[in-house]
Amino acid sequence: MTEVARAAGVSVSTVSHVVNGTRLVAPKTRERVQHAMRILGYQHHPTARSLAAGSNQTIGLAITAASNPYWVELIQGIDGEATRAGLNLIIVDTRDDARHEAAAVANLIAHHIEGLVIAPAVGWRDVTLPLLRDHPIPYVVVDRIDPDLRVDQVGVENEAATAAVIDHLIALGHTRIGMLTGIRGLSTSSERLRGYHVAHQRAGVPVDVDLLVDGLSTSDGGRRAAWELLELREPPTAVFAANNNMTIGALAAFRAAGVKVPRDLAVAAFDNFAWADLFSPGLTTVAQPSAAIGARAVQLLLRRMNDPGAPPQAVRLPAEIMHRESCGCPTR
Amino acid sequence: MTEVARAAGVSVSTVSHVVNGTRLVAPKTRERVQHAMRILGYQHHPTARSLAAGSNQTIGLAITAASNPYWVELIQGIDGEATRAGLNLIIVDTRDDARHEAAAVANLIAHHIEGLVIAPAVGWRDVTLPLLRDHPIPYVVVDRIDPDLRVDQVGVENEAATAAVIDHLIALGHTRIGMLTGIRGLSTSSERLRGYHVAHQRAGVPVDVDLLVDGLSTSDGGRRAAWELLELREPPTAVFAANNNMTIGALAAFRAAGVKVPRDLAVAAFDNFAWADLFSPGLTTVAQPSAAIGARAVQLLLRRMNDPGAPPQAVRLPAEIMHRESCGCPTR
DNA sequence: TGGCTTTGCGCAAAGCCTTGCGCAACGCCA
DNA sequence: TGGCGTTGCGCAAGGCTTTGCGCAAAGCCA
Repeated sequence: MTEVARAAGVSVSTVSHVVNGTRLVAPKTRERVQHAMRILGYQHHPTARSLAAGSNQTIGLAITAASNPYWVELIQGIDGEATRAGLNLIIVDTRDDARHEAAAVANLIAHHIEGLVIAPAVGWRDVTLPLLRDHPIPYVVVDRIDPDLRVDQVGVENEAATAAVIDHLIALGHTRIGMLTGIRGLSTSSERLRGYHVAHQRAGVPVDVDLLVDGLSTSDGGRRAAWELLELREPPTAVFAANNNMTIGALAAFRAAGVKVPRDLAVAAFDNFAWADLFSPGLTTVAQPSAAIGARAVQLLLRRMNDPGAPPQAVRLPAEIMHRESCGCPTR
Repeated sequence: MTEVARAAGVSVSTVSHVVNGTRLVAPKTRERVQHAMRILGYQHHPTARSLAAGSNQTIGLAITAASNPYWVELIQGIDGEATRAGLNLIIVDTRDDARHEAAAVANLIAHHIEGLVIAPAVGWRDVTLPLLRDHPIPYVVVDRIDPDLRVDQVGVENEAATAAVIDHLIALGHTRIGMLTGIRGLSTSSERLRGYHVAHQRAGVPVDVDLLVDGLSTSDGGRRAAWELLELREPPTAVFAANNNMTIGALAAFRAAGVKVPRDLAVAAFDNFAWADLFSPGLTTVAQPSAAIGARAVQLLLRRMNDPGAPPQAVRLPAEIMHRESCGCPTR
């Protein structure tokens, strides 16, 4: 930088201002500086800038690196929006475990990130949240949002979307609808469960709690839970799986049991995925606007970074129902 | 740090050495320093360290952020190994496009990364490779490896794995085996194609080039290519899809055409995925050791960073064939 | 005890940029 | 032409560590 300044006949500070556009520089001078930079092949040094500016233009993302299209799209949304805002993004894997999550977040904090987007793991309130309280760093919660918490958060309309799907199943004549609920402690799980109840209530259909089985949000849990449903004295005529993984497990169970979908059993599920179209029959799913959720999270984070005192905002984005054949409708 | 030094009655440099373990410090002194750090709540500042050390302990990864389990596992492998080595990882999305890739890599270079892992896009030799030549930064290529290039690279045994699957199909009596080849210009594509030829050759089965159709490595391309095969005057009795996406497209096409797998047509594919088990029938696939590939790549990178003059090494990891029903075998 | 190797630590430069403060030149108006 | 507001730029401090070099104390052997 010094060399550039010398070559352009200006001071280092002027070069800095040209590089960053941080204050008016006479066009002629600016041109001289830029020319000098080109000639000398000047390379900006972000690390030094970070140190000098006391800011590294970096935000962190704490998320589970699961092989799930939903997460990938979410990450893409966050990354895209961060890039647009001129922010770098560092991603850490929480392994969907609160203790790992806390360690990962501590790591991010040590790197002096200026903001954090977090998709919390079960139990985060006890380990990670305190960490965030100690270090006054702006953050926003995505996906597993928690209405009780007065923080910025972005998620999907779990309740409404689930209720809409259940409505549909009820409209098709089902009165015994099984549900594979997600792991307890996740707000997404309880909200989707609530949607189930809401739909039943407004249709005047009583809920048989035997039809609600915990699939632990995993593929294996889904498989087991599906078997439980099939072995009920009075099995359901339709099943709703509250996430991706459980859907996979459940479908495997149905297939193993020789249960034909949708002839013997109607099926619908939360979380859309590319393969949903390919199963026989095509799977009726709830598609989350993952990328939009991610983008919105970054926007909220920016707002908070600029205005730490702003009132917390909880955003819900609508989901889209991908209507295919597994619910028993003649055609999509 | 100055304060800590004062409190402990040592110099700043000693504090630094205690923090980093970069040279012997008498146990008594070390204890004093650590105590002072605790009392004062000293927080290390990685950015300042990067500046001072002229190194930021960061490596970059340029990869397409596609929603594909293979990539996710690869990233996990790289990230895990990097963490183990005490390196930070910055990921950029190439969007699988050479020009974006070049920009992304330039960005990484601007961030003064010390090493790069790259899963190159088609056409990278013309735009990204020159960039890498200009800036003498250690790098290793993963996945799309290029035997002509004298650089460190890690990939799977595409040829052998493909040949093994084709062997199997031939052993089952198929002599007209269609193949959905990947996009031209990708080494993975040509290697898998070569595997196809090798298997035919050693079995003495002639190859009908009409059976080789370009699926462009995409889902849509796979769909179209599959249709082409079905519409052949003399259609194949078995089909091998050279990647994940094309498999999805092809299966959709077969289903739309009313072709039953494996009754009417045997199917096998490169790239394993969680859902492979759930299709009716289960899909016979080639599973890549993605995580291992990623880990190995980081190891090669470390070696090169430590010893820039070392001879380039090309590593091939074996694939595993996941034998399911779609190939027409009675049972797995 | 004298000379030599370890061991332990401090000094100060270096790394690269940002930014508050202040000064000078310039233009405009009365 | 004097006074005042802009515009344009430089000075120098500041941010936090790392590390080469050199010095002193301690340990060891003859």
